[in-house]
Amino acid sequence: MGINERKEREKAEREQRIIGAARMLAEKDGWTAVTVRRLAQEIEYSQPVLYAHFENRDAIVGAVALEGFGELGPVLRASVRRGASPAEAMEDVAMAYLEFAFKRPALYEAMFVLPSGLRFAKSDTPQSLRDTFRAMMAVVEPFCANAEVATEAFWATLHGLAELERHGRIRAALRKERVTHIVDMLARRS
Amino acid sequence: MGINERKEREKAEREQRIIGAARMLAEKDGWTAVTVRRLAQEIEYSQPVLYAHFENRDAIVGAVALEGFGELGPVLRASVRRGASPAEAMEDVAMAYLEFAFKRPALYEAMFVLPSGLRFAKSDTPQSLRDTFRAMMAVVEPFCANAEVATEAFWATLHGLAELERHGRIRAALRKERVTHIVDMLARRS
DNA sequence: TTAATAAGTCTAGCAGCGCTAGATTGTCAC
DNA sequence: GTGACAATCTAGCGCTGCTAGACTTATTAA
Repeated sequence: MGINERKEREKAEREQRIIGAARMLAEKDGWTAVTVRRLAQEIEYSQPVLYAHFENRDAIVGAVALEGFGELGPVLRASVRRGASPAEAMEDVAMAYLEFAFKRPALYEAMFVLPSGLRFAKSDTPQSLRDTFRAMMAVVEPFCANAEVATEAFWATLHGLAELERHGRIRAALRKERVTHIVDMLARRS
Repeated sequence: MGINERKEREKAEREQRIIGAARMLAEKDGWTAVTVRRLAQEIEYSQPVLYAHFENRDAIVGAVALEGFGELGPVLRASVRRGASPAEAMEDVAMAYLEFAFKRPALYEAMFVLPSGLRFAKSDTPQSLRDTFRAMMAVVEPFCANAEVATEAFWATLHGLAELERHGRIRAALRKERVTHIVDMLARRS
């Protein structure tokens, strides 16, 4: 009975269209512009249909966030130049992380700032987020005994840099200098 | 003519009551619970009165944020133990910053996360925020050549730790360990 | 003292939001 | 064809930020 399969396929496609529309609208006009009404209009269905796919608006944000996690890990891994020293690798990852945050601010916001209904540091943490964490850990490990704690701290630093710069609290022009400073601090042998 | 002065005094008092109500409501039920209607009810005036004090809701958030900046600087300065070494001083400030963020999450959110209409790193940066920045710079300076960049990075790290922990992205139980790790990194002589 | 003006405040309402109950339409097995 | 079920829509609730225009009170001028 291929009919049900077709229906499921169509449903999955529609769900993807919702997520795509949310992401597009968010990047274009910010997350406040992403309303259920507008998404419904975008996919050419009535409003209640969206609630057959997602429990509420937050769940839509969460779905976009999940997409983001799927992209960030590979971006970080690919950012390390061939033959880079451990310190250079760390700098590459740091800069790639920040570039990701600023090239896709709405995506980044969904992943790390907005309520998205996603759970972390628990057993149900998405695999893609684990991968992202591991990508960061890989460049921290060579310099730190307790790699998990050090990675959490490294990640926090990057997130803080992204957020403070995004809100205009620190000067965007000095991004590279700050990263260099941080890598200098972390990567020098004690 | 003391009448106008009395009126100005009353207006200032009412403004303070609005800010106080906003802060109280935010700490109790989160910022989404802080609606103009509820604030109006709280100060026992009708809704439009609030718009004689603040341009819009964001401006109210901004006023609360400004209060927060007035408190954070002194908190950081007071946190350094007597006779603390430079490294210990840095750790004191870091822990005090995080405790501030977690004891007054709504206040912290107003200061650093929510749109508040405040401008930073510009000529019109509030004096209290400058003071806060200087309090952080004071403990970073002993270890870094370029104190401004280093302080921005230090601040970003603290902010990132606060935010990731607040959102459950990193384990709250390891807060102290992360801070110790960071101070170890920054405070060792190169 | 009274009339005109100004300041202060309120009522009522707009357009938009997230979300949902209940009606309606379309699709299928029999 | 018909009844059952799923898919979808219309219409609406209670909330939001914000504001126009009415009204009431205070201040000034004649």
